[in-house]
Amino acid sequence: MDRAHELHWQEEWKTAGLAAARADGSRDKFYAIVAYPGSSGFLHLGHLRGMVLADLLHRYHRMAGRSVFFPTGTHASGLPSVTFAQKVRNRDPRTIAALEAEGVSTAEQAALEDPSAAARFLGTSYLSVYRSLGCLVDERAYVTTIDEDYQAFIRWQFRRLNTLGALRQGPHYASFCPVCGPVSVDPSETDLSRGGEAETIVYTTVPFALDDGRVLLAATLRPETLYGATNLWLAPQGSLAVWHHAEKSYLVGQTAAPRLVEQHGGRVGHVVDVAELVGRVVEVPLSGAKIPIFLSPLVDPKIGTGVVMSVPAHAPADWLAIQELEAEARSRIPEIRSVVDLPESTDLTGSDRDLVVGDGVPAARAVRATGATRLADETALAAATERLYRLEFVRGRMRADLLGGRPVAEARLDVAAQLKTGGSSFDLREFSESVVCRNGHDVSIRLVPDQWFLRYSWGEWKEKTRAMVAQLKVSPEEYGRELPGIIDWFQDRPCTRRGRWLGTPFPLDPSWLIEPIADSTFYPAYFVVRPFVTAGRLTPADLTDAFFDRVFLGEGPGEPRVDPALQREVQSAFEYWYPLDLNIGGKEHKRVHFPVFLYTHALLLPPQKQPRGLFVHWWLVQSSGEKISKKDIGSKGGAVPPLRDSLERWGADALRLFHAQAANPEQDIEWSPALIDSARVRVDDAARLIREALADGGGGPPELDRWLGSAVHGLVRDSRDALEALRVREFAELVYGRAPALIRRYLARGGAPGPALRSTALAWIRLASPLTPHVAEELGEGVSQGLVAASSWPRPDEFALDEAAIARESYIDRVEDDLRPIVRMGVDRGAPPEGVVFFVAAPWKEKVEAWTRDALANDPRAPPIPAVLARAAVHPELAAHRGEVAKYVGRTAAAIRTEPAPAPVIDERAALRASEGYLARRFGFTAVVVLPEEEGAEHDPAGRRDRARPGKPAFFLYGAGGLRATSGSGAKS
RNA sequence: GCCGGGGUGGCCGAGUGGCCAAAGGCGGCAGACUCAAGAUCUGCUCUCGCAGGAGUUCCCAGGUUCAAAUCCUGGCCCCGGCACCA
Repeated sequence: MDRAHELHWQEEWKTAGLAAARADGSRDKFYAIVAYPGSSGFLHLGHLRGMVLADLLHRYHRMAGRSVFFPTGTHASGLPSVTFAQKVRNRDPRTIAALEAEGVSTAEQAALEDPSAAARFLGTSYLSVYRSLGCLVDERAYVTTIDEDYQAFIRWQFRRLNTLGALRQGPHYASFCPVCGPVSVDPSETDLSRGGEAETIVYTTVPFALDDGRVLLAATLRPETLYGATNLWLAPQGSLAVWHHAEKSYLVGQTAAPRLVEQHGGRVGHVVDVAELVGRVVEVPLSGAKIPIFLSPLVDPKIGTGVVMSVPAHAPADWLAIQELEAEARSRIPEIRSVVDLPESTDLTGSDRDLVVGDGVPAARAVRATGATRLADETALAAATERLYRLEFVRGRMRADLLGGRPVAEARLDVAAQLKTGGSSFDLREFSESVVCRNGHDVSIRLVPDQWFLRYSWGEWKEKTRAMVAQLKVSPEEYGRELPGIIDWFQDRPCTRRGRWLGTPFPLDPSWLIEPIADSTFYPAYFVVRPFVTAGRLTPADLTDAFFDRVFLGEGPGEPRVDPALQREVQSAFEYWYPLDLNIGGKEHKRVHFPVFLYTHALLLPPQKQPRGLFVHWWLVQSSGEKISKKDIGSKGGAVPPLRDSLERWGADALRLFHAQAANPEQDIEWSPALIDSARVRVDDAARLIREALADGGGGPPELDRWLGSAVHGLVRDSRDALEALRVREFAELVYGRAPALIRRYLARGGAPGPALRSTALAWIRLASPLTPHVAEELGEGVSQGLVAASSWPRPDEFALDEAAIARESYIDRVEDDLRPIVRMGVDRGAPPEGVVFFVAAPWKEKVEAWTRDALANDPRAPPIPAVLARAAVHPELAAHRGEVAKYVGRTAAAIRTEPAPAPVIDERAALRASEGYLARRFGFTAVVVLPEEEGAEHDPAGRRDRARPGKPAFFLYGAGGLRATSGSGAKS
């Protein structure tokens, strides 16, 4: 189907008003959202996964007779659209190209240099993508987070949170751009151009006093090793700066001094040449030891304080640096002694053992184990350091005479605390790598003294959230198991920022803007209000705290200014749609968005209004496993094509089927055009088949028609069950896998177009509608009443379930399975069988098998033959056949033991006779003969009649291997 | 380290006690269609076997069971998260 047809149906749905939610109190409702996208650029194929899922579910619930509400919005807050606007202003080639591709004229582009305009523009483009995909989004509820009315809602939310005691103010270390203000450091690099993977490293500074009263501050990650310090290192040819803080002066590197000022205040003083310090002696805190100062190239003045405490027993780099020291200096180094013991233990892996056992101090062993011989062997040295640090942290204990031999992990905190008591030790935070903001400035860590926080660590709040999470339906279940842990560890989060961002001014202090995550925690509630604003019935001025108190809480101190009838209408809309049934989002939301969404609901709303479900889907990724980002979009090679091209190339339905069926939600889909190609083919093939199935005709044999109806009964039932349980992939497989297979089998078995096939096709069209709505309408046109999307979901009981028909068909299927390998063998040997004689098991075998089953159930280990014979003895018709019975049990017991259940009892002879023509065609036989095993002697030259079991006839293929059937009354030739 | 997930046939991946030698897809082979290619369709794709069978498989080593890819114990290895990124 081409785009024109798709557009036609989208227009039809719009005209029919299908997307417009109606709070119809006589029906159940379904309300789900997709975590709305941020306005950072144009959407690509990967963004559509959640949207496809959400639309599929809404369409299903609509057809199942529920009122549905499917709103969406755009998250415009924060830096993304500021960055986008800036790219437009800078004429960034990629951005301009994307705009051109979207048909935005140069004149129109100028307007997008304004971040708000850019955000609104991008949001509108998202809506048009949803429309092109056939998503029935209620656009009357569409909102961006920078709209005036949304901001009124956010102000209410924060005042309410404050009233409930959820806010606090306090000091905070924040990543900060000197020009742009606060930025977030994260791998998605929303705010950054470099350094998203950077971690914050917290150094402890250790004060080493010179005899003149000045103090050198060394930075270390392992303060507990100060007892093993033998000297200090400074960078050669460097200089230090004086940092004045609280009436004291410290000597630190030139880079560190301003950092310390940012994080702890004070001021930077004059510069000191290192030459002045080399060879002088400092006092080690806590231990009181006196150690010298030397130079070493291992010091990078940009890292830490540029003053390094040398612990050669435990730091491989220090160990090597000492080896490289000149003899005179080396002679001044005190004895190198280990301060951390690594107990030998049997559960050590081989590589760890190398570090524990052997001559010398641990650092010497680590250097040996990794092959590092010089400071310049950076890779080996890094490995040695990493391994030793880890091992000592996990298993190490302090030497018995130090800190009572406590574990390293505890001693470290202990020493750091002791140092701080002295007043001359500070934490120094810095990034593990260089971090640069979008606009090219260096990002650093700075202390914000009066940061506002949301108190997620508050016990009472946490408790409420935990209680709600316990009730929540979470998909996939693994995330449901993780979630309580995430809530447990969730700590206070800053919720305001200062900087050039888009966002709502913080109502308690408008010099702050509300941080973008914090303004997107309760928005499903606002979606219910927004249509009234869109319709002009409410103005932003109407959205007072009193108004929102009434809508969301049902009560409140103030008097709303809106007309009471309207106020009631909005309230009842909220009462109707809430709670939210499902929040759908990508896996990136597992640790931030979903938790804060849950937290906020838990605090603001009573238990009966809490969200009911979360649905997490994973990503569309590059074959490298990386999430697809905008830079991967292009028209060449393996790149993900722009959405517009994708829709053109594959059509909306193929894209929808692809997203539903390519993988389970908890798996990434690896990008490959071939997958969408095959989705396209599946849609087209199914459409062709359904068209055939709709043709007029007399139908097939009544028994076969009954089978088809029964099979469709199961199909409809399983489809419903799959969707109710959110198993979308299974549903897609039922519609595009099992259903066509059923129809093909029906036709192959001698079925023909007619009422049975037609009603199957009509059911299929309705089943396919939520998944691939365009092709469903196309096929339904003229044969289904009105729009398929507006019709009702098929019910299983529309199709009579005839268990016997199912049993007969699977019987024939099993017979085919038995026949196939042997016929093939004949064909392979150039002697294809000409015909087959079936021998249906004698009636007594059924009884005997049942007895065998009983006997095995009683005692699986006992031989069943005696028990069966005992029961056979009282049946006169079997008494004469004792030998045969015993032989039969002996042969079948092993098989019966492993069979889960007996095959349903059917009239095998009738079933086989009715399928003679089919089996002849299928295997190229000229004749098919069916006989009871008791009567077939003359047709059984190979003597295999007695192999027949109930549900599993014996057979003889003649014409193969030189055997021929004797001529007989039943054989047609 | 802690928390979560996982190791299945050439590849991707379903499968949580028994019709499992293991769905589906990709790749490969053969055939049909075609002037040809492509697309599509059909069959085959662990090993052996001139009759529906047998053998050996689901990371490794043990164990439970009449029966284990599935349960238990131990080991090796991999992935994600560990926070301020809707």
